[in-house]
Amino acid sequence: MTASTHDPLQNHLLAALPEADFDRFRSHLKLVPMPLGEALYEPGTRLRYVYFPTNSIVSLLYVMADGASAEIAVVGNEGVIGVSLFMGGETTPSRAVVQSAGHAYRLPGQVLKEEFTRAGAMQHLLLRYTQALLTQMAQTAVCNRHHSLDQQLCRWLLLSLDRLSANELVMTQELIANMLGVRREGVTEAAGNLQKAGLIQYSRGRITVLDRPGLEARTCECYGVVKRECDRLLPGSTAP
Amino acid sequence: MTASTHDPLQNHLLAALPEADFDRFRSHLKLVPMPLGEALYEPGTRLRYVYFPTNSIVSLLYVMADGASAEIAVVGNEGVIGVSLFMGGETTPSRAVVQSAGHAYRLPGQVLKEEFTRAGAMQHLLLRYTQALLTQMAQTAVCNRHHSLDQQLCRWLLLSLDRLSANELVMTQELIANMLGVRREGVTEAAGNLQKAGLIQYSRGRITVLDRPGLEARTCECYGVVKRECDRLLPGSTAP
DNA sequence: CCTGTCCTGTACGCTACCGAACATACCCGG
DNA sequence: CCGGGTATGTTCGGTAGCGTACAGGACAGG
Repeated sequence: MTASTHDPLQNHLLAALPEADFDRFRSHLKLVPMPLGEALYEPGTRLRYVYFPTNSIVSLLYVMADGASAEIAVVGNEGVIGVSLFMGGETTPSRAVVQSAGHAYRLPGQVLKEEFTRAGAMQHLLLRYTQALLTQMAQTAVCNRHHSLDQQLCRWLLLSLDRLSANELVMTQELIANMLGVRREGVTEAAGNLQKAGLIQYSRGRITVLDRPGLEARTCECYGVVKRECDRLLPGSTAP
Repeated sequence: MTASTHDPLQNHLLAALPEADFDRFRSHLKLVPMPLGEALYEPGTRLRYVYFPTNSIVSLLYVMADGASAEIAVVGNEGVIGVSLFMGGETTPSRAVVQSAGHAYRLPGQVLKEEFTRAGAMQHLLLRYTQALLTQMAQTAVCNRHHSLDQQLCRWLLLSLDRLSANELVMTQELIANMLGVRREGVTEAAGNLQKAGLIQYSRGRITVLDRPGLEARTCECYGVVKRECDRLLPGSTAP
């Protein structure tokens, strides 16, 4: 846990790049802190940078007119925030919010686009990552439709933990409720169930996972689908 | 309505291509019928062709282990089926099923990939379309979470109608229920509500829209978000 | 030590949707 | 005209999650 040393290669996408490709833009990479709750972009705004998280997690979520919200996907060190930049749309209707504080390396959008248009390893990686993102969104839709809050909470915890390589999350129930698009009380109850079952331990914004296999057994198939697609499509699996 | 004449340019993506680009592969395009219920691909299978619908509609849906299903996105003449081919993953965990019979032009995957790697207009269009697909999936997730069945049915009808440029759908309630991932009885009730309100007329697998503005007023914001993104990202708006 | 604030737990009535069973209505072919 | 299949409508009890309200516990600052 010597977490104070930072390296762009902690991001799996960057780590998977051949050195020659990476060297072309490494000087443009800048380490930035990712404080909890910071919005990396708002709906409809043009992106200036893309972000490669190392030890932070970012939620893509949609906020409705009445203020209610729902998470669409979660991005950690396996991916990048700002897909719409190289996809050509420049903006999206969603928000990107830091869900777990940490750091990321950011790159000016223009530099990324130039690298993308070389049609080399970077393009290849980014497109594969985008497909993994597609799968994650699709599975979120399915899960929202069919599965119980208990199961969804398990899925959400597992996805987040995979992206932190840790067994602890700093995360209030209120925040989780916002992400999942449910009431805070619902999360209290679901988390209570998991705690009673001895799978997690909760204490004032600090969740510790006690029994990961137990969580995996309790979650719905959605987690597995997303996980397998990530492992298949992306280099450097998100978990050991 | 002289619908018996077919032309690849009825697909908006193909129509938006500069002639020079289109000519390179037009000889590989083949008109194929799209019968109701046909599966264009199954989860995990390698795609041999991509499909450019003209007057048909295809649903991307995920089928769970217990047989329950949920629609993830819908594709018509504004897009293409087989995104994972050029994104690099080759397969997806979802299914593609013809939801409204008609025709499509299919293209061998290899030909599409070659055209894609030229990094010309085709690549540009396909990537923008994929971003529109991302938005649609994201919004499906949001809608599944927050909105009533009535609203979701409105959204679904409008999205389908936009892709047919018609005011009539051949579609049983049972099928709609499968797409939306709800009970058939739920659709009966929701459709009954819309009929009582004078917005649609239902008769044995045939839905006629009587009051489109009324539907738009009744649906949730999700429809508008998807529609606007499609219009913004893609050439040849999906509706007049 | 006291107090205010933030986080978590509990309770209660309500609604939308589920699951299952059953009742009609329409269409087609014999 | 009759029968069978298919599509639609109705009913009823059950339940997950909502909205609202409130209570207790932890931590921080004075």
